[in-house]
Amino acid sequence: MQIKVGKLKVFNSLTRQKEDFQPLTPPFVGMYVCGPTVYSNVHLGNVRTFLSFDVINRYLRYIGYKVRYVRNITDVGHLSDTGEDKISKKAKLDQLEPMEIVQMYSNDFHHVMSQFNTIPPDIEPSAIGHLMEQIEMTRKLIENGYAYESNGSVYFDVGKYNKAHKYGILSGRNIEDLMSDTRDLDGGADKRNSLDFALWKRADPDHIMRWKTEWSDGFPGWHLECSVMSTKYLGEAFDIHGGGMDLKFPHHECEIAQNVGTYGKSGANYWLHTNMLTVNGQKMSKSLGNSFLPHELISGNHELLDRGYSPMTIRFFILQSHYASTLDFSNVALEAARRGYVRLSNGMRLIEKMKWKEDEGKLDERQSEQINKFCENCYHAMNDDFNTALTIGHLFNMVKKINSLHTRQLKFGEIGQEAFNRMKDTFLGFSRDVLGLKVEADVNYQSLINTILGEYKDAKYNRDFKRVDKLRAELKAEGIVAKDMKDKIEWAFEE
RNA sequence: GGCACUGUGGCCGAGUGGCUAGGCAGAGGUCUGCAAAACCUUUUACAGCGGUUCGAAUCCGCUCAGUGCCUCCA
Repeated sequence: MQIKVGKLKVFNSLTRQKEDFQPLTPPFVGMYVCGPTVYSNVHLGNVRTFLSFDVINRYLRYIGYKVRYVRNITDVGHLSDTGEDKISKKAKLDQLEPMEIVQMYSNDFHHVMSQFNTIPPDIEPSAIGHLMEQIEMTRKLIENGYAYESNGSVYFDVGKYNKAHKYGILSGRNIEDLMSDTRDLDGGADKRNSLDFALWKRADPDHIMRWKTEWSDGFPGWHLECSVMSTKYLGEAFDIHGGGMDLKFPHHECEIAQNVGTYGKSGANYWLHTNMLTVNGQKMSKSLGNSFLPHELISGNHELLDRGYSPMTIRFFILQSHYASTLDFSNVALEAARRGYVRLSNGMRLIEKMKWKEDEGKLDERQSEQINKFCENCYHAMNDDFNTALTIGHLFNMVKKINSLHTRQLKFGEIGQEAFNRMKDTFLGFSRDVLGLKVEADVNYQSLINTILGEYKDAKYNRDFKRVDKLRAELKAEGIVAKDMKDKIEWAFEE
């Protein structure tokens, strides 16, 4: 019996429909995801997005695609509400070099993502590393008539662009409404229209990060970097562009406009957006002050949390919902996930070591068919716009079988060798390789060693030297030496 | 105001025209020196009202409740 792997469908934000996934040049897939602005620690909402795309990346590879996964680091150009560059602002505040800020929070970001067992992107370009390309694209946009210089800054002319193309296709916005709705916003004096956005900004005298161009000493606009870096590494047309829902407008909308304005192509064919994390029904965000930092959730060191949760528990919790749904954080939900994850990871631990062997069981077609169905369902679930929650449900069905085999309530013979091997491959493939879950050795070694040393001490006291020797040999095999002191037993790593 | 989205059993959370999601919690049972685990069985679900249909949690309309984006956010 052959498993049907089926066809992958993805929900495309651009068309608001589920579509068959057809890469431009199979087996290659180009995927660009908007990375973090490294002016502070990543919060859990960021983690959710990158975790979701990690699973998407993993699954595409699992079903045989050769993925080039590009995720940027924004280290310049992202403005805060005061119109200041976020990195510059933070650098001034902390009296550090902007690049120190960038390095510090990039390190934090990488550390956190590796704790959650995400695969690093294949290319992680930074905005500052692509200044020349950004300046070049700005020139091209001026050349093509979609941008204008004003007082040392360069703006994208949304009104003009909208006449030739359509601005707002991604977010479903009507530009006339937006235009008539204008009030004077920051920098409004330089812009022809409030919807116009900066490609290049003239820097104030006290602005630290600045570069020389024909327009002014300044810095690039935020939206530009993604257009530049995605097309540089994936081409003018590529497959997937991802990011958080809150980037849809204006960030991704502007990106499309820049790409069309420069190359006549909109960039990605499929736009995927992850939904927000909420706390008590409200969006988790830095500005609302209701966000946890990953290390706070892991340690439990936060007023809203009853206890800490391991990175894999958090990963599991996040994957139990679909990436396009909001997910609410609460102690009870986390606790339920913690227990559920223990169950799943016990299943992983068991089947990793389990081998099929002949026993008294007689082949039961219904059993093997059921198992085949579970395996097939994992593909169906992931093929349906990466439905990790449903996939996990199917994995739990397999956990039941694994546990039954383990306790001998189900015989190997009943399911047959073929179904067993398929279940083992599929279960581990999906839990470990696709969902990126792993068994966490959450064992306190110190207390384990103390327990053994207690046994050692008792055996010595009872003059059971055979047992003493055995325990000492076993510890030694693990690189630990027991040391008999006058008044106590100690241990050390073997030199 | 404009544009989207959501409302599922005690809780979380999939499903989107007929076929058991799953997890957590609860109840009963099997197993067991005790305990735990495991396995089996199980509990009032689809916000409300109307419509389409042989049949709707699933499609359509209205109402109610909530959320996001429209200004920086993953």
